Amino acid sequence: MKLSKYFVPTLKEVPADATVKSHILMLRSGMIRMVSAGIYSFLPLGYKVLRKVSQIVREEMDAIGGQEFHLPAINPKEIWEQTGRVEAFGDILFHIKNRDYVLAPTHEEIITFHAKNVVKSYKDMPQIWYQIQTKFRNEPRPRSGVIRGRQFLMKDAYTLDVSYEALDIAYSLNDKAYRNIFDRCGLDYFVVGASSGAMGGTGSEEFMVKSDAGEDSVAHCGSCGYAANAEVAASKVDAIVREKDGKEIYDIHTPNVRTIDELCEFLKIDETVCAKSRVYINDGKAVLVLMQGNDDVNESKLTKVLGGNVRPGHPEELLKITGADAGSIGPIDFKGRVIADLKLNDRNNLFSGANKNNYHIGGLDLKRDVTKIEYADLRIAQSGDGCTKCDNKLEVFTAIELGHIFKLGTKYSEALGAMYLDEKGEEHPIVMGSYGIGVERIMACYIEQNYDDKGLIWNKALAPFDVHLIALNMKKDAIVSMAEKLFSDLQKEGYEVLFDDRDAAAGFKFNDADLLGMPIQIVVGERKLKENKCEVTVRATGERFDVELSELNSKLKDLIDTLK
RNA sequence: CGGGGCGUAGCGUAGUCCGGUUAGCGCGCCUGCUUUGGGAGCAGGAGGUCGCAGGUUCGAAUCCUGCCGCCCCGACCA
Repeated sequence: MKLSKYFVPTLKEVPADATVKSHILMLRSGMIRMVSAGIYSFLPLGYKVLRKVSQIVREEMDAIGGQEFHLPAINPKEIWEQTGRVEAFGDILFHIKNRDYVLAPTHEEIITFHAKNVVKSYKDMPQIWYQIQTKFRNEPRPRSGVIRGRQFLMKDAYTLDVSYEALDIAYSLNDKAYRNIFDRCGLDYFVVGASSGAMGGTGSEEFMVKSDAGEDSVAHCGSCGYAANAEVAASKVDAIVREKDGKEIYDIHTPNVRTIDELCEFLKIDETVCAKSRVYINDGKAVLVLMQGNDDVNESKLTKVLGGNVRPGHPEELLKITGADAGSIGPIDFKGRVIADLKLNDRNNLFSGANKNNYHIGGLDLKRDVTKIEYADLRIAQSGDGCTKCDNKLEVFTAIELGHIFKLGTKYSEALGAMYLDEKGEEHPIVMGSYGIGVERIMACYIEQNYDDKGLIWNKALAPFDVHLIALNMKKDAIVSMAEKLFSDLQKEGYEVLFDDRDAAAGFKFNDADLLGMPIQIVVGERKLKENKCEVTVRATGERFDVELSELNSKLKDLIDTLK
């Protein structure tokens, strides 16, 4: 492809609306343009990458016996009502105004609809059906460029099986395919064993990429690979033992001290000797939760411990229940359950609220002063906490969810009546699995992990072109004809070549080449051409070689073989 | 949906507080000449409903009201 004729509108300046790296670079490299919030056009160069990603996905899905479908994006609303998902999706589901259709945000319904009509016997299974298509979700807040859009390309696969045992096999096939896909794309990812979500299943895993642009907070152990959503992650913390000399409780006047930070500042103490109080309402009853210092309450852990409905108390409730506002609440004389995080287990000489505004207490001994106290692991895991599976430390960071696989079970087959007959002629619902990958997210995540201050750095698998050929001076016939020759020769060798044949200054072309980030750059300039040489640069490492034109082919082969 | 920010030429922006020339600058674009190994130089040129609508005023990019759009934080995320 000749760059002079290729629509690649690169930008020198960073568009004001983009803040995350992948978004900035996709815009600057002329791969995408925004049309509306969360809605992007892929321009030729960007679409080329997207097709490369899709093809890898397609090959790996085919390799496990997947069959590709092309399904409608507009679905009858009725079928979505039958599974209760019009209500479940709520505002996220796009509705068509002038007919009873919805824009499909996923395709369980349609797949089940087809299965119902044709998969009637145990002999018809297993099946792995997939599609790579645009999905629509009315996201309340699209963000981070292509990472959370209202319209996005998704690979969705669905498996149909006769039993949960068979589903396990299908699930592990898809798991393997996912690992192959992300490996081939060159992504540094990890797998989170997620809680069986609200989708109602028996198992699920999320494939994640560490990124500041991510929306999920994940605790990960680099040593044993344990990974979990920080909301549910288990972690070990070093126990703090009681101090030998226990003090008696004493009141401290603390005017206008509301936060732990302010308390520590006011009393010149460390937050580890503070017991922070949070009041929750559990099925109508007040529960006081004590955390050390500024540890945050993990509400899903708390819910698990308490059972029933759990919500934070409103400010008015707090005052009524404790006699104080948030910031001065404490465990002494609290009427209701008191449950403390394990980090506070049997501690003494703690500081806490006095249940009296503008007062705190010191010398608190949980063992002595709060007799009915209970203990549980309630804190949100933090970087540096110990891994519960091995002896190393957990790291907590944000991550992007690239893919999600889960065992659906029979929720949809039962709702839509997709039944089959077994060997004995008995009828059962089809057992399903569902497996999604955000295709643009693969692209964005790759970029998040592979760029430098000059621009993109593509690997072989995803690069839109293998080679970026630069003719330095298009006014010199010798350069032009040699570059043209290389352009044609390299393509005959099977390389995809982007030829910068524009009549532009050298620096301009170099910078565009670095921005676009093809793995190999070949420069044809007057200086080297005199010696029958050209210059070959490896984008990723910046290594530069002068290569005899006659040896270009073999050198290029060797070089490309060594690249990722 | 709550909080914050922004909206001026294709892109990046100044001007807005304190109303008053022809709305300025950089990049990009067009023409010509020069230039061609790290985002070229000179000369000339095109391009603006100052987000939209209303209001105040002799006069509005600037003040007021309403709306729309975009970004960020939060909530949300089968």
